Amino acid sequence: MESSFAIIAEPNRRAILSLLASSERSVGEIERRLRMPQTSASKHLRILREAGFVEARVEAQRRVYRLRPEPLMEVDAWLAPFRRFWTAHVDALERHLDRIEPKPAKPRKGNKR
Amino acid sequence: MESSFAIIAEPNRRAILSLLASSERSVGEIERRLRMPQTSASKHLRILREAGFVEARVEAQRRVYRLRPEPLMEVDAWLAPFRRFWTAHVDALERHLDRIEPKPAKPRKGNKR
DNA sequence: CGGGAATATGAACATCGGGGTATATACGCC
DNA sequence: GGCGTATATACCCCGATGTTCATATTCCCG
Repeated sequence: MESSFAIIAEPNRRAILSLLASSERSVGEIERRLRMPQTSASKHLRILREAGFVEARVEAQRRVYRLRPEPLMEVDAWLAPFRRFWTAHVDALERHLDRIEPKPAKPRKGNKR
Repeated sequence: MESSFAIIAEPNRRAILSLLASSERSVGEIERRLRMPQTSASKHLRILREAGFVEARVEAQRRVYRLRPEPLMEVDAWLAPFRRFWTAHVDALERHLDRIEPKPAKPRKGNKR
């Protein structure tokens, strides 16, 4: 409930966010597009709203939800230190592979033995 | 424990990852630096390992853990569509502030209009 | 004015994951 | 071989959270 990370741990909530990334939507639209029961959509939206991921505009009986960037920016910021790490990794791996066998090979993953 | 998002929802696990971002560590080091019970550290490391966030090198009785980039890259990739969203927001905010209090212009890349 | 759509909330229930304790396994050293 | 250190695992408990069902609220419209 606290951290932004916990919020986006829930798959349905990520789906809602991704949907809202393209454009704002009413609750009904969200239910239909994501094939999610109304009550479930409402609850997830509540959680997203209270965590600052979305905000609602009232439009007659509908609530139109739209994205708010701050919490995801926070996640992005946490990721920053790691980015440096993995770009270095990819570079090193590429150099390594080039040295071993100069062919356009694709990287293998965890190969333990 | 399916998704990478669920894995990093846990604060202790994020702490471990952040610690490993600076350099690899043995379990004992992790326990001490994070003031976390040994059994807890081991469990979280197991989860991180099985989810591909870390890998362990055996060194006598110690296991030295180091970061693996892939799962965090996946999170980063999920964030990508949203980034466009909030940079637009920041730009709007900047324009707004510029209007209120015009500051000496700073070099921007894409000069619009 | 009354009915029905759109959305929110509450209660009951099941599940899951983390913390703690106890214990097992592996290794190095004397 | 026996001990101490380092790490992993099994088990239990408990609280948090998601799902569903039932109901409340708000608003449009005929």
